[in-house]
Amino acid sequence: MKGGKIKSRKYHTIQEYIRKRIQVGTYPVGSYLPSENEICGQFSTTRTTVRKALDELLKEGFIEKEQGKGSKVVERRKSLGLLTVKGFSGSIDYEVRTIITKGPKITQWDPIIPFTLTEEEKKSDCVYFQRVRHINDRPVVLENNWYANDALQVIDSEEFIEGSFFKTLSQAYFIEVMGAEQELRSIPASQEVAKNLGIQQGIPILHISVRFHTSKQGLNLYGDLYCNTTDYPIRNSYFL
Amino acid sequence: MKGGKIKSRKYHTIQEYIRKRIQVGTYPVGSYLPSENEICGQFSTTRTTVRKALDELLKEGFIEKEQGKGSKVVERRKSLGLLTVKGFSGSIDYEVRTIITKGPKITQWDPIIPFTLTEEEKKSDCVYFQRVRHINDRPVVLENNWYANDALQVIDSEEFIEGSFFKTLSQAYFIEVMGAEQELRSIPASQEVAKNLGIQQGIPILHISVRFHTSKQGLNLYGDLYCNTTDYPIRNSYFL
DNA sequence: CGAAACAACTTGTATGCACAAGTAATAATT
DNA sequence: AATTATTACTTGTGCATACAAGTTGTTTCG
Repeated sequence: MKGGKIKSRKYHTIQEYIRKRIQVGTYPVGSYLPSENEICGQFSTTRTTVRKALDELLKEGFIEKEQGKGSKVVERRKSLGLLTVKGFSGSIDYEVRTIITKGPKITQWDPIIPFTLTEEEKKSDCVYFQRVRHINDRPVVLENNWYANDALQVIDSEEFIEGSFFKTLSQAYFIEVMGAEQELRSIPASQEVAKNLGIQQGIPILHISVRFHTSKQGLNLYGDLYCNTTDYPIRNSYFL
Repeated sequence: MKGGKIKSRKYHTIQEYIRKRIQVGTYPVGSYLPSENEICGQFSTTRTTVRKALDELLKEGFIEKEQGKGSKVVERRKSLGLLTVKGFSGSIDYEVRTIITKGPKITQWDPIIPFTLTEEEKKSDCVYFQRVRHINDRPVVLENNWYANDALQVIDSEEFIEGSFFKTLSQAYFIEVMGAEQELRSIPASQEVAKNLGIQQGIPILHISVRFHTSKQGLNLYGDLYCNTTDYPIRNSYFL
């Protein structure tokens, strides 16, 4: 073994230990982590090191800190600058239902992807699936997804936790999204898009091409989304 | 004086000191800050405190750290998840020219803003200006901007540094963008938008409503953008 | 001359300690 | 009973120190 020398950074092992326990639900969202001093005891270290580990988890959006109280586990999606659909009037309840229309299967890379694939990805087969997201039982987003089969096995659609691919990656494979690049375009709905979203051909559609970078070496997730923003605009927010 | 008790946090004063020197160009983009030990000497403190200050600047996107070399000043825009126009083929050079079409002036708040104004903003007058961004001498983005006059004076268009409003805020007023909320829609071009962007009415246009939060208390910047993404898609990326 | 070793810097990780400041439940006082 | 003070926790800030690890230029050696 030559490559892959792992520096033993104490704060990093603590960080990974806590991260996994958050992912599997040992520390559920809303709960508080053990106090810094308790963690010190468990790992025979000092608060400086523990605080460094917690700082990293803070930066990654897993926890929030409250002086005098503790470190609280938070819903991570909110801390990412991800695009999300927004309810019609902003306050009414609405239910998002995701239907997998083309099951995960091995295909060729689609040339519609506007990002340059890595050499490893080009050489690999590609896993593809398509989903339609419904809000209040009306189709709103048509989403195509690809990833290199060399980097991750085919995950069966029945395996999806709560129908969510990202949730499955996190909880079952410990893979997290660490960043993304996106390209946004406004285009007229093609025949296929119009059919899937139940709208007229030519209606303005928000086209999003996205590449997600993950915590797993070599694994990028590619997305090609078509959003009908007539009733449900796309939201995005970020904060330092 | 009652309100506004400022806790004396040593790392915070160091952080602000360095931030200002970056903003005014004493530490230009690409240069290296003084070493941690030098800063320790200047402020009669320890590396722990200096590193905390640098950590904050790192989180805010002002610097990058390179082990063995130093802390480098970087172009901050890149670290923010801001939307930017992308060149046609991705690699060709293109020049963005911004023309102010309606000079900064005091008006009423425009009801098109889809965010809830604060009470202070509602009570205040509103500064408005409109710009058109050209790429390779063709109009691509029509942009309306508003902010509360109570929070910031009217800045004359001649005062804009390199034609950029945000650059002016940073370098002349030390105000930085700390976050944003955005709403994206795909809409057909209205008559006014079509006229300003030199396109046919009805062509799909990317409509972006944005609220920027700033480092200045009470100051939000509101934007209403219409982008012709036919030749120049909008880019956005974020990383943890 | 070229390569290896070294020295002098930089940032990264870690220990150990002390006290400030915020929170929450309990005890003491009014 | 209601208010106040205390106490025991939590995280936040800061000092002093040590060594690891990465970078760069210089010196030494073959």
